[in-house]
Amino acid sequence: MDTKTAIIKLGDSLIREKGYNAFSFSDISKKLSIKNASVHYHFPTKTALGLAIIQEHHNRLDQLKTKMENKAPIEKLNAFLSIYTVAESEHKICIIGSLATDFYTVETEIQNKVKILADNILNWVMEILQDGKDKKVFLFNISTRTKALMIITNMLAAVQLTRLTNKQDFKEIKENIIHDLTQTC
Amino acid sequence: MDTKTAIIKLGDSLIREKGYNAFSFSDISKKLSIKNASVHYHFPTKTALGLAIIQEHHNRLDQLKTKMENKAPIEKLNAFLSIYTVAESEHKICIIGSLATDFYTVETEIQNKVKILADNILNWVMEILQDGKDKKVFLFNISTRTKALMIITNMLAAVQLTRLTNKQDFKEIKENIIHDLTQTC
DNA sequence: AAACTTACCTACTTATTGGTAGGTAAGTTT
DNA sequence: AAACTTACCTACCAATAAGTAGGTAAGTTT
Repeated sequence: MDTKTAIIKLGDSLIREKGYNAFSFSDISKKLSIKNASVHYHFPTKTALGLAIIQEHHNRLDQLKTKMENKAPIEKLNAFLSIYTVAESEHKICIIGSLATDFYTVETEIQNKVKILADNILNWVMEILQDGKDKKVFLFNISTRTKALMIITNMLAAVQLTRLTNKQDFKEIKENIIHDLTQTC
Repeated sequence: MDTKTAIIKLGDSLIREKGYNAFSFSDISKKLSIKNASVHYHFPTKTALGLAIIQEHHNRLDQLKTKMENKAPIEKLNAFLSIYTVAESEHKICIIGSLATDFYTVETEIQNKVKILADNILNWVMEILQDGKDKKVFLFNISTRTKALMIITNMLAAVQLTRLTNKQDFKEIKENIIHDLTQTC
């Protein structure tokens, strides 16, 4: 892995573990055994690094969407929920949740890019839910947008909350989301 | 309002607006037109201030619980949900969500105290839900703890997410929580 | 009246932050 | 061979962070 990629990966870890304002160029340079100025060579400003990290999430989302393209709605949903399962197992939170908390402290460029990412995620979940509803595998009688938001908020906050409560809670929440969607009322 | 109370109030605002690591003693002293050292007089360390802010939330929760003691479950639930409605209207997030994001950057004392606060909130919501279920005004067939967690995660993340999407979303989520609990299936 | 407390102050320290100027060694292109 | 690019480096800077030492003016207690 080249240095630039390593910086993005580490920066992403740090943002999702400690938050945008708690990580520094120094954290990165120390961990990668390079100098502070070398990080600045790849990313002139912290904002530039932040933007690259969000871009990486855009790319990963696109890859996952493509990979799951021809799968059943339930499998797509599981793929989406797995993002959070992995995060939770690494004691990390979702990039959206992390940057939403720090939203008013980051530059407008980052605000805009994270808004677009949130929108992309929401749209994907809405597509999955609508497809599942059309195919009679998902059951819900509220708007697709609100249902998608309910699921996203459950997951987004679950990874945050389970830092404070216990690990089992996350699993229960996740299982209930699937059960709630697939039950025959 | 005395200075000490003003510092706690302002500190709480800052944590919930910008996050724990993005607010400084300087933010507080400037806004209150006192000197940095005067903030340190009331709160020797940032941790001490953080603890006082969490304590304030413990107190407010106790007050609200007492105030709603003899009310109907639906009214109690509305009182709980209103905490987030107020937060959302002020562009602030929940203290639990804010400190969960910054969890691994704060001292153990703060971690422990915020854990207890989260537990108190969860217990109250569980009490409300169980009472409502017993009185046949709420309907749900999963464990009370999981149901409480689903509602809390919806609200906790809704105030974060609506910073990125639009205001209407919060209202829809909130209304659906009530509808979902009170519908006759 | 003397001693003490409260609620501030000035002036400082040490550490860290994001960021820059300018250099270098190795490889690539022309 | 000369020019340029890449990927680092040393050495610095100004700003800000949390925190401290010691002083003062006003009020309270003994």
